[in-house]
Amino acid sequence: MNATADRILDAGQELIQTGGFSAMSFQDIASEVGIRKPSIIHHFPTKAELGVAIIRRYRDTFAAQLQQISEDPAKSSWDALEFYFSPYLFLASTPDKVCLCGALAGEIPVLPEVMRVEVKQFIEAHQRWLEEILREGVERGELMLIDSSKSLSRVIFNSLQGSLLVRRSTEDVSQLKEIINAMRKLVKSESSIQQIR
Amino acid sequence: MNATADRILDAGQELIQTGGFSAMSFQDIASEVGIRKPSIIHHFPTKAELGVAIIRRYRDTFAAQLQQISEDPAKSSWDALEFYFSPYLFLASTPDKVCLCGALAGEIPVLPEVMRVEVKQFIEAHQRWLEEILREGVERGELMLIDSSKSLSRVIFNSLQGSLLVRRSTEDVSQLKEIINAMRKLVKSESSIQQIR
DNA sequence: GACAAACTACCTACCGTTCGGTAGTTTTTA
DNA sequence: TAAAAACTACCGAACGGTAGGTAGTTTGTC
Repeated sequence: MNATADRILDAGQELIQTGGFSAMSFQDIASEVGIRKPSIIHHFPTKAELGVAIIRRYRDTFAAQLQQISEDPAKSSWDALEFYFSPYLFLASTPDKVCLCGALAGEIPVLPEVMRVEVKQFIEAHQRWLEEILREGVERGELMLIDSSKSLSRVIFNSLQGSLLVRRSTEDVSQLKEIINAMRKLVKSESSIQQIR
Repeated sequence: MNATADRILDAGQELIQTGGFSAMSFQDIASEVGIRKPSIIHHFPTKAELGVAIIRRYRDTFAAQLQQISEDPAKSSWDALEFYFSPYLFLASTPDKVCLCGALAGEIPVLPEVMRVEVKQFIEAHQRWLEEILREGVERGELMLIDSSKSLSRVIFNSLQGSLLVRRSTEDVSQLKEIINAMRKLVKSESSIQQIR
């Protein structure tokens, strides 16, 4: 729609993912986009409303991609899981950047109320979806879980968020990829289980 | 040593664990301790130095407790692991509060350089220690790992950090305890393995 | 009396936000 | 169809508030 508004959202999201919402300022965004501070307020009246807009755009984009995968009959539960990992694998190549939801979750107590609600809904949706992939995978006999789908979905989600957080503090750049490999081991496909037997 | 200095560190740590370093202010600490803002600066000249002092105290206390456990010949690797979990189990009863290292890791890019160094060293030490518990447990034949000690230590550490982060956004208050239970399943003691066989 | 600890008062820098205003485009209306 | 009205995008200047930090002074204690 509006090019400027989108560029503001882009710059804002980038800043949240690298430094957090508190550290993100209108001035930073203005410098990045190439406009003046009050012009941002013209598009997004308050910082809280800008934050909400960033979350909603992210969530809607993600939800649309999920929908596309789940509606494709050619895709297995394993494919869906790999798709779930893909954003994190992408983040693996951009050091010092975390998932948007993880960055915001870390600031929940100091976030404006409207944003808190938005973050909670997003994270809950994120967890529910992963649980559903696992549950359906077991039901179809495509996945072999080491634990219950609910428990394992929590472990995987938390591990991914945690590793994005922690890797910024370690020199070990491949840690995120290793974690994803470890997560794959916790969710074995039937074929690889048969190989082990 | 000094009562006031310790109370400043206490209040500061509490504020970092709930809202992060950026959101922690001298004014907040002063109000909490019951003194004026410049009095804090009398004890800790800059915010960065205060941050470093908080991290160092936390790390030293933790390291001392670790030492105590590892030197006790009566304690098994399983006991050591349970001790490793204990701070997280304690945090489970204090909602909206995360581990100090997790809170700071989330702000790495906007932290003063002196603090970044401190945080990195702390987290690396934390990971190394967990890996050592697991490695030694396998060596002694006390633990049965589902993956390599290095890989599994990363999964566990990241899961713990991640779940502290994420739980603030979910109504599910027992999630942290469930995660720790799931982690226990990934590290089975020999006796429980034999029960399964 | 010496020294640390706490104070009052103040500084600069930056925050989100508001205000008043300027172009240029679109819509309404006679 | 042409003038009037409204709207969009942006701007400079300034607001109240708060941040971290400084200078100088008083208070309490050995």
